[in-house]
Amino acid sequence: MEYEEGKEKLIQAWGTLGASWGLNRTMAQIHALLMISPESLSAEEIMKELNISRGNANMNIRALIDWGIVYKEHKPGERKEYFKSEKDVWELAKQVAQERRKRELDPIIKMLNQVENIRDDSGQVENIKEFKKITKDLKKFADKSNGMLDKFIRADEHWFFGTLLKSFK
Amino acid sequence: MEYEEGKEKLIQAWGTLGASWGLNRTMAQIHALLMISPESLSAEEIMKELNISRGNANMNIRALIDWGIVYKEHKPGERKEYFKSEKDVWELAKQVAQERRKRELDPIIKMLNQVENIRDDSGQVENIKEFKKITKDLKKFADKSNGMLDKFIRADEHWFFGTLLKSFK
DNA sequence: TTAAACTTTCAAACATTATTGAAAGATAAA
DNA sequence: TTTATCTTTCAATAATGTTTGAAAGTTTAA
Repeated sequence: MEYEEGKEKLIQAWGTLGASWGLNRTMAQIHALLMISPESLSAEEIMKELNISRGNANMNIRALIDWGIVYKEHKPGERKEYFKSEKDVWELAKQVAQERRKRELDPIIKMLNQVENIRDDSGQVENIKEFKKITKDLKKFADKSNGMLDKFIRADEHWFFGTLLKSFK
Repeated sequence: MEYEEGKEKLIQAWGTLGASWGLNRTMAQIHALLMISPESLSAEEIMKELNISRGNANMNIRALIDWGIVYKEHKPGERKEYFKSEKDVWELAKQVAQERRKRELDPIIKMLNQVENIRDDSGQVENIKEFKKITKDLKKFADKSNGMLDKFIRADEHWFFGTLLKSFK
């Protein structure tokens, strides 16, 4: 396989993956492009490489910076902004985990807390019983997951994959 | 808070969550409804409860069954099909992890394998070097994640949350 | 200042995905 | 069989999400 073909494949696949991870296709493609690029790239270069418009490039680069997986860079004597990606896959994973926790897990936990004290006087005894049981279970699970994610985000790769992984039997 | 309000909140939040987990909104809402329902429900009841069409209900119920988190049930003497959800949150999590692995991780690993042997003769020495480095790192990470997910899917809750969680410091 | 180089915004156009509902397909009882 | 009941399909439509591109905004150098 030639470089160009491989590059194309990676960018496409990463785009698809991104879509199921809360980023959108273009966002993930820009990220893939920056990941495999040895030098940081300007908005102009990204637009050209991926055939996307200026606005699209700008918005998605900002979103990536927001997620904390792409950084702005200023080259000395240059007016333009350049962008580079976090290249450490472990850091990347932690960053994504953190962001998803904020966007997904936190709201669910908040909702479960709100919902836990429903009044049980509307005569729907069985429904309410089941509702309480399920929300309690979900809350327990969500809290545990939250705790684990917290540790994961603080963990370092060596310990995680070295020590922890081996403890799975 | 009243039961109806809590129910509404849970269904909405679950729908939103589902959207970022590879199920679609309606699919996740049906699932939420079945989860809190002490009795299994018919397609008719689901349609009415969530204000969705027959076709929509049918397709999404099938998809949930496909994911392995909703089951068909036949009541004796009844012609209609009834549906009930997996209610064990741990089982649910494992089932979802398994599906997502199949749909997301597997394709990426496949792509990374395809891409790992690019020819390095097109004169783009630096690009190719970086490409190989990144894809190698990604592959390593993907393989490790795959292994962990495998174990997770086979693990039981007590061991996982009891033993393992404590090993995080 | 002014002008050039760059970045950001956002309404309109486009693309994708989800939903509807009516018709066709099953299935079981009469 | 036939009929009634229930399920599935799918083309049309609606809803949602993404992209464009031109105009407005910002920054820097002269």
